[in-house]
Formats: sequence, C-alpha cells, structure tokens
Amino acid sequence: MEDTNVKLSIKSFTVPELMVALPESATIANLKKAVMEAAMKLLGGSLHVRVLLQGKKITDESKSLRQAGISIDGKLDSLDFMLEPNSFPTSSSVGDGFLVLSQNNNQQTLRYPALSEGNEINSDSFHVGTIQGKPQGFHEIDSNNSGSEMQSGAERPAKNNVAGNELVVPGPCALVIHPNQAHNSPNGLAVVPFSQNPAGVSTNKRRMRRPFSVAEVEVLVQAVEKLGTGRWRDVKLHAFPQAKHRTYVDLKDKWKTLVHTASIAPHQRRGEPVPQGLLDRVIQAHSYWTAQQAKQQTVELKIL
DNA sequence: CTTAGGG
DNA sequence: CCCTAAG
Repeated sequence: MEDTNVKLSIKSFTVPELMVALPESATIANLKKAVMEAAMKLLGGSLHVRVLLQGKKITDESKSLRQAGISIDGKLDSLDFMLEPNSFPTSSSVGDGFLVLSQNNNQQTLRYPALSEGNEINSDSFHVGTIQGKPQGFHEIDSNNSGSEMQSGAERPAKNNVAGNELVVPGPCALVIHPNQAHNSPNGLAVVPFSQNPAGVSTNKRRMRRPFSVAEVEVLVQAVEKLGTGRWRDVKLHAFPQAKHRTYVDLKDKWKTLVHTASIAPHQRRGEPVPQGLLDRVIQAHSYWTAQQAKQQTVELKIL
C-alpha cells in the first residue's frame, strides 16, 4: 500500500483576535506593549487546534489523512487550521479530540465569546492559516487569511447586522481602542476581556470561506429553476433554510458565479468540478428567467 | 429588510 | 465575499 507523504506548509499564522484597551494618551510604544501582552496571554493559555477541510471540521481524529481526504490526489480545496481557546471541552474528557498546544492556565482570563451555531461550525474560531494541496505533492497556501487586521484600518463604519432569524454573523472580537477612561492598571494600559463591543466599536470580521459543494449547487439550481432569479430571499428559505451561513446575498452571488462558470472553458474553472449537467441547467434557468424578467418589464411599460 | 450590481 | 445604493 502506497503511503505517500502529504507535504504541507503553513505560510503564515494569523494572530487570533486580541482585545486591547488603552487611553488616547498612551504612546505607540505602549500600544505595542499592550498588543504584545495580549498576544502572550493568549499563547500562554491552552489552545486547541481544529482542522477543517473545505470548511467542515474534521472530528474523527482516528481517521488517516487519506481517509479524511487530505491526500496528494485529493485535490484539496482548502485545509484550514484554527486555534481555539481551551475553554469548553467539546465532549470527551482529556486528550480527547484536540491537540493541546499549551497547558498553562494563566491568571487573567481573556474571554472569547463562544457563540456556536448549532450543528454548524463555530464561526468565531480563530482562523490561523490555510493550506492547499496540489496534485503533485506541491502545496500552495491561501494567502488570503481572514484574520484580525492589526494594522491601520482597525475600524470601519458601523455595520448594520441583520438580527433576523438567520444571517447570524458573530465576529465578537477585534482589536479596538477604548477612547474612554484610562483603566487603572500598572501603567495605565489594560488588556481587558470584553464580551461585545462596549464602546460601540464595529466588529467587522470577514467570514470564513465556504466553497459551495456540488450538492449545494444542486439544491440552489433546483430552487432557482422553480423560483427565478429575482427572489433570493425565497430561494434561501426554500433551499437553505437551516444554513446560518449562505445568506440570500450569498446565493445570489453563487448564482452569478455559476452563470459565469458555465460560460468558461472547463480548464479555467476552479474548485470541485460542477457537473456539466448542472451547469447546463444553470444556463437554461438563467436564460429562461432572464427572458421572463424582460417580459415583466414589458408589462410594466404597458401599464404606464 | 430585500434587490440588484459593482467592488 | 463584501459594500451599498435603491426600493
């Protein structure tokens, strides 16, 4: 039995989101120190490494890489590693499902809101890096790490979070500066644990990439064939009522890419190949509903 | 909040 | 995926 080595390289680690608060009078040096302390505190605590393949977490640790689908020929679309606080043991006792990087229970507790999404993947785990496997044992890495930006734009205009029954976008942490009072701490700086955004600072975190599976595409196409391309709210409700991710805007965007995908040569397509049969249906439906929409507009003009 | 498109 | 002007 061949046992080829699956070589992987992690291009870079995105530091988990850190919370830092300090007075405006603090210096850049103070800022650096505060961030350093937050980082050290995080690393000092025990963390877990979670492995995700194409957005789905791999829970069965007894699986071999090959069985899990992490093989050279397994056209790995995206292998992700995330660091998670060792707050709540997922299920079993010790040494269970994860690799414990560090077993140090430091003093102050940096809290990371554990907002789970039922059966879905915890969207607020820390995305650390992405690795991609290539057919020939070559490996690239998704340079697009969606992690915390600790550079300049640490803040943006407040976003209106949809608070409906769905469309839940956690994003509890971000590096923010408390413009308010100077906490009483050794040097006026303080690494504080916060639950939300006390100062009303926008918590914007890019969502993790979740490539549509062929099965999902199938469902989407089915829905669009029935409902058309102008009622994404309904498409979402009919095709992905339970998927917390996959908002109607996502579905609309996916349809857009599908239409495009169907128009380009197969060799130019990326990701898991979508059956040509499905792409044909995409074109059919797209064509049909586009014409339908044109007719609608004609009617509207007649009325006017 | 939903549509509809550009970014 | 994100951002947003319009509706």
